[in-house]
Amino acid sequence: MSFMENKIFTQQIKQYAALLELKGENPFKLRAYHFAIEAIDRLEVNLMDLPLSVIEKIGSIGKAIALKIEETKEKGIFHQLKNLLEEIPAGVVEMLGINGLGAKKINILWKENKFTTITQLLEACENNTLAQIKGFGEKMQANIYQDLLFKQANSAKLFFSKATIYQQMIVDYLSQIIDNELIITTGQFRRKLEIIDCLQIFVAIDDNKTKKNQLVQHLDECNFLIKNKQGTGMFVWRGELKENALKVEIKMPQKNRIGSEIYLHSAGEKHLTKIEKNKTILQHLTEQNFNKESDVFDYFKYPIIPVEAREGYAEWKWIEDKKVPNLLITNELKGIFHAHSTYSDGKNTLEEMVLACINLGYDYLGITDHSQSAFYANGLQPSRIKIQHQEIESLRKKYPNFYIFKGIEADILNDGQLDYEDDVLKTFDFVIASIHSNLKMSEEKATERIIKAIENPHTTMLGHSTGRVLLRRNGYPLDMKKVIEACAKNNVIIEINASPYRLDLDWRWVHEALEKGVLLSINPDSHETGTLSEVKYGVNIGRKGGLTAEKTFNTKTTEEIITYFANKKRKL
DNA sequence: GCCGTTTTCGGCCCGACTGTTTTCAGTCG
Repeated sequence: MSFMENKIFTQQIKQYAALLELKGENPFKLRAYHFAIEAIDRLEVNLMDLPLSVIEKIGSIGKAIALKIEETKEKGIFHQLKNLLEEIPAGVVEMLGINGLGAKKINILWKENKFTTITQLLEACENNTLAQIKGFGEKMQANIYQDLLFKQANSAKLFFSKATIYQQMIVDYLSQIIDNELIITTGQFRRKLEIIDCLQIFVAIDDNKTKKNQLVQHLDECNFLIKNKQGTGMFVWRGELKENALKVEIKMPQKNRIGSEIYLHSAGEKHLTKIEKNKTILQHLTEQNFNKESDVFDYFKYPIIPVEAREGYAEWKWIEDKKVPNLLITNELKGIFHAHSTYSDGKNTLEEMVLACINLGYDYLGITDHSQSAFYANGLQPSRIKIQHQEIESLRKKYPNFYIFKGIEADILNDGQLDYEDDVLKTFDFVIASIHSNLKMSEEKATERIIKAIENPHTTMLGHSTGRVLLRRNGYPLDMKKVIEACAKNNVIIEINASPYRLDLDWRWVHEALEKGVLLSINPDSHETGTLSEVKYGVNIGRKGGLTAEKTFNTKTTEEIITYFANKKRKL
């Protein structure tokens, strides 16, 4: 685990590297800074406690960076960074985050065309002047505009994992004056959606006016919230987080209909628009007052549906059967597939990853480093695969109660082929096929490409199917129905990539995959030991689509998995 | 800027795509 306190140094070095990039500094120098950041991230000690003489001996950190760290300790910032921050406008630095814009292009905008803010860039796209600038064109303008709009639309949204921190902060703050049991988080957060744009919390304080006033005053005075005066009323306090403008709603409904309100704010639109007795659920609950959520289930004669699954996908069948299956829980996972080590772009060694899995109580790890065409990630050449396999075999002996599966995350090339010959692919116990390059494809081409990979007899699992990165880029368009059908037909497991930044397969397709009989695997795609526990976010996604332990590949025992892989290989 | 030397300077990952340009630079994964 890295030390949180070291973040101040890595943040500054990262910022400095970005500024140097804009200055056109030697790319190898920039890489040196990034290696230093990775080295600091790996440290298990606080840099504050180390003297200069020790810091400069750390691998990837030399005299120059060690001195910058020392100066930061003393003055809070090193002078080279301070100078550049005065020279380069913040808006220009921000442009580095825009897809399609690199240092060279940004310099044309800044130096030759006096662009210093994102707003100016947006306006230039809107009035078609960006395309007139030498080095830019119609297509580039369109791409930049699209990316700017995408970022604007996502600016006040958070990943579920990040929203958790703020949800807890608000609940803690409310509990200073309200009994904990009366505070109920609802909305997107309670449904465990992948992206949160509003944190909604109910406070069940009856109709006690004094208490309400006290609560409103408490919220008004909160130092991490900003009140929205227009939005705030009798039954709701509205505002946003100071830090990132995420919307916050604190609801104080009438006691006699708090059950109706909680239900209404704990289900997706598709669920609420379902017709029951000639009216939508939404209409029923708007008219009927229930003071307990469970009364709503009684009224509709529904079994209790777990909140995550109130989305209008999997639950209707359960209602019909009057029985809800036991949805998957994190404790039922017996092992991990899809993790990287220092053989490719992971931060921890293979043995460290193994030990971390053992410590978390898992029985096996399916290690999957990157394949050879992932140059940027130090992908494995066949010769290095052999070395890794030897290490796996010796680790199997060293840890006899744990099992390591030999896997690979093989790149799906442009034409749908995997990037090794068959005689290399057959040396793995299993193969995850993923797309990492050439992400701009038509739906037709992307679907064809991915189905060809699914049909490859070596493919065991499909990795992050759409390639999306939440809040950063959409995935390539896919005919997911066809993809799921191809997986069913070819006995290919679909991964739910549990990284909170991906969560791909999207939960809206989980139910469909289960219907078609496809197995799903909750995979952390870990690049370090610290993110193995992110499988819990993948479990949330599975539950939203009705996933049970039975349909989850990595709830199987080691022996069952060995048999499964052996059977798959028999068909080669 | 770091590293590792055949020790103080040369190498550090690279291939493909994209969109501009008019033969290739810039960006990305």
